[in-house]
Amino acid sequence: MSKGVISKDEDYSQWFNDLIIKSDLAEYSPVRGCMIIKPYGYSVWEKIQAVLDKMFKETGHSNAYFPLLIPKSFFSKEASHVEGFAKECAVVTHYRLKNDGSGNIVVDEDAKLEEELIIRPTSETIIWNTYKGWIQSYRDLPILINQWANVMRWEMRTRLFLRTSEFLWQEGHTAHATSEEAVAETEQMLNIYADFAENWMALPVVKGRKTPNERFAGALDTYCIEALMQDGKALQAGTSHFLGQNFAKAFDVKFTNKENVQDFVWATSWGVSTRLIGALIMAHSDDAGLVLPPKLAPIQVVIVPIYKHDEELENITTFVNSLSKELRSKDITVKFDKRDTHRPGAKFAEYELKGVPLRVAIGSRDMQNGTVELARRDTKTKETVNQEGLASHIEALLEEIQQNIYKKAATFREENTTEVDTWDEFKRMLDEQPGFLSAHWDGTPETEQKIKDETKATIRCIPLNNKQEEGKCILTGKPSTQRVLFARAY
RNA sequence: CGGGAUGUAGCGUAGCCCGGUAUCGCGCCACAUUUGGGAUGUGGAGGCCGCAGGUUCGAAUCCUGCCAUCCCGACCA
Repeated sequence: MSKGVISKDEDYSQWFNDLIIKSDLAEYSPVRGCMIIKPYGYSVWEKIQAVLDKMFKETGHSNAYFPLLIPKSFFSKEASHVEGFAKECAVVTHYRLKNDGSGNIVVDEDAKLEEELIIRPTSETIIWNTYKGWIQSYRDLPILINQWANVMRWEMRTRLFLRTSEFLWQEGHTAHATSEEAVAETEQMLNIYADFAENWMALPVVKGRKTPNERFAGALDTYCIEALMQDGKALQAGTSHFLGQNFAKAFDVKFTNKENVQDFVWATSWGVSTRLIGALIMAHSDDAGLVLPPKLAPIQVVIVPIYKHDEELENITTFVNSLSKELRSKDITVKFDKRDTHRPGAKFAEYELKGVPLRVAIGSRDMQNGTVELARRDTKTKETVNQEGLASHIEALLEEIQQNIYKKAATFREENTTEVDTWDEFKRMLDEQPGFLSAHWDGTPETEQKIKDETKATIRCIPLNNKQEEGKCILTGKPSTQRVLFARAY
């Protein structure tokens, strides 16, 4: 176990917190519920951003930016939307401070805003208010826009990366001429998220749809990707919403179609957040620290020299410089840590904590033998290999590590996904072996709520392309046509 | 918003019951010896004891009030 990090079997949530702090991803800030994302953590976010941004652009989307502040009146226009977000909005009421004469800075009551401004919890309202001015004809459609931004939701209880008051995300907002086109967009973005989760984050996910209870406020249909964490709890990793004509109606966004008939515009919105970093940690890491998938690791390979004299270091450095150059030409991010203020053992521990996928150690012994020592973070195994052909070997190894991390997570999910058919078994599994429970449900919100009240388990999703089969609801025994996925969730 | 806990050096803590300006460890700085898994020795620096009042000759310690954070619930990406 790493120093200062509690074992994840002992206290999972403490382990998660310790890991984030010790690995230098983030720290607490003076503001309740808001975290400081440190350079190492931010570089993971930048990696995520870069990949997703490319995927969005390849599917025809452009980036834009809308204001942080939204007039309060905008929120009252879409009824279920305001109901969903009203309880967690920060509000700006004044625009000036003043000195009260005894050295205290106070709000200047004379500087009260005519209309209060809401710090965006999401941007549908200001964007649809804007789209109204952009859309007159079917020729103006579709509008395919994404924004990288921060949002604020005044949550009762926060958790580093998983639920902070302020968080970073991207939110896509698209406008379409037909329902079919909007649904296709919703599904396309869900597939992009799933592709990203599985092939970049090495995180297997279930694609599905939310029940009406769990839908986004203002959506007709919410699609999601659900992942399973190592403690058996589920995490919603991304959502894609089909908003129908709700926002177009609320903001009066009409267009003239090819038949010269006025119609409301069809909408989607979709987003993923810095929560993905939380998912990355919870899905793969261990008691020694983070385990980052090579494709998202800010440092993919770290090289640690082991030497007694400057002369040896020079010798090693010459070799490392040419190796680094070769690795960089293969787009592999490499760090050569030749600090002489830390001993090798301390560096080994540090990079394990930070989840660097591959470590290369080179000492005089290696230089004599023409070898290096390679240590994998995912398996914690070491091997001595020849310097000849090293760059290609590393390249292949990184790919293998990526696959292995995915496979491990996939196996875990498989072993912790269970079909249950009785209420007793359902409750027993939640307590004894938490994970995804695939069970029949009678399709009513009342039953869903009752199950939640009694077990804290929610319907994570109705998986896409779900097998249709006859069955009886786990709680009420009423007939059901398909199984849905239950779990306790973050 | 309910329940629980905690605020003492950068971090983790002792002291508090029984008042006398603060303990230990890690980290930090200097020098030396070290360097294939978290080095060792010697010397050194660092504190408005969460904030504001009160009691007292004297408060980290006793009293009152406040503030903040964390954890567990309900709410949520």
